[in-house]
Amino acid sequence: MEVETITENQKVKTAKKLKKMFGHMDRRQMEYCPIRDVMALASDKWSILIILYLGYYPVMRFNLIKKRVYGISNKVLSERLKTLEGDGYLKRTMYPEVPVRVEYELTHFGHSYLQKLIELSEWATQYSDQVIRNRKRFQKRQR
Amino acid sequence: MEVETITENQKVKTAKKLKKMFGHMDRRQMEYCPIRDVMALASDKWSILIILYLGYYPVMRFNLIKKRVYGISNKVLSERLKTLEGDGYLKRTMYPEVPVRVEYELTHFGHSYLQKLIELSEWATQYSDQVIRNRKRFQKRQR
DNA sequence: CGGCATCCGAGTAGATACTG
DNA sequence: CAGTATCTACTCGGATGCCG
Repeated sequence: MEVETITENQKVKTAKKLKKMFGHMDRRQMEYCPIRDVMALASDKWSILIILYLGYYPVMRFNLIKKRVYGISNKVLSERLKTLEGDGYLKRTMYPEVPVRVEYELTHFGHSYLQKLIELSEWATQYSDQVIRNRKRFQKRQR
Repeated sequence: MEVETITENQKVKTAKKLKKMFGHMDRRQMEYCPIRDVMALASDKWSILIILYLGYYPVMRFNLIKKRVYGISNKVLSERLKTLEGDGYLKRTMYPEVPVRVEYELTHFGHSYLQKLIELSEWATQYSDQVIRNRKRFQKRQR
């Protein structure tokens, strides 16, 4: 699979965007970088999977999420859910029944983020084979 | 700043894409997930910054990157550069002069990834204020 | 059921010193 | 200049047990 061609025109556009972003970053003198901050969350593999699954199954309960997001521990799941809720990506609804029922779903904001995440995931899915090949070849060369 | 409206149509498209992605994941039974793998790298804050800076300054040397990517240590920088090189995102060229000169630049593949990264960064920049507001509000409510 | 508190082990980051 | 080596410190994840 070949990487899609990137035109010089695109590179110029890219450079402009970067200039804009970095200009902003320089002005703040690195005290706070929104990209780092938001990406730090975005980047977390568990958070990503949680959001993706909530895009697939619109409403989910704690234990179902735990089942789907295979391998996550209670602790980490509840941490991530709390953070994601706090940052506005998802909504938590508790029904005071016995036993308690808690449902999670994406907010409007969360859906906006999901869009971006999917684009990135598609890229990742598309090129992951190539990355793995690159990696193996590199490892061989190292020896 | 308001979140752009997401139409129902978009949500349907999204669901389809997710179905496709998750179908693939289920088939592999979670033994290996390309999304996790590639995102794990993508997600790393240092790697992101390195790639973004290399999109801005096309060719950079070790110490210049270290200067730009503020706060990174020698160890971590060299680790990240090696991984990024190994996965095919960037090219390392060594000029055997005295003292040695080593230059890093994005590969074609790296540029392809940069595109996606920029889109995500733009999103992050655009909505980071809202995320921070959400977070603060949530923290207050917790107390 | 849906968590939280606690503990522990592993991995990772950072600082520093050193080298081809 | 471009890293490597080493050591320490700390965070993070996983497991377990408990509780409303």
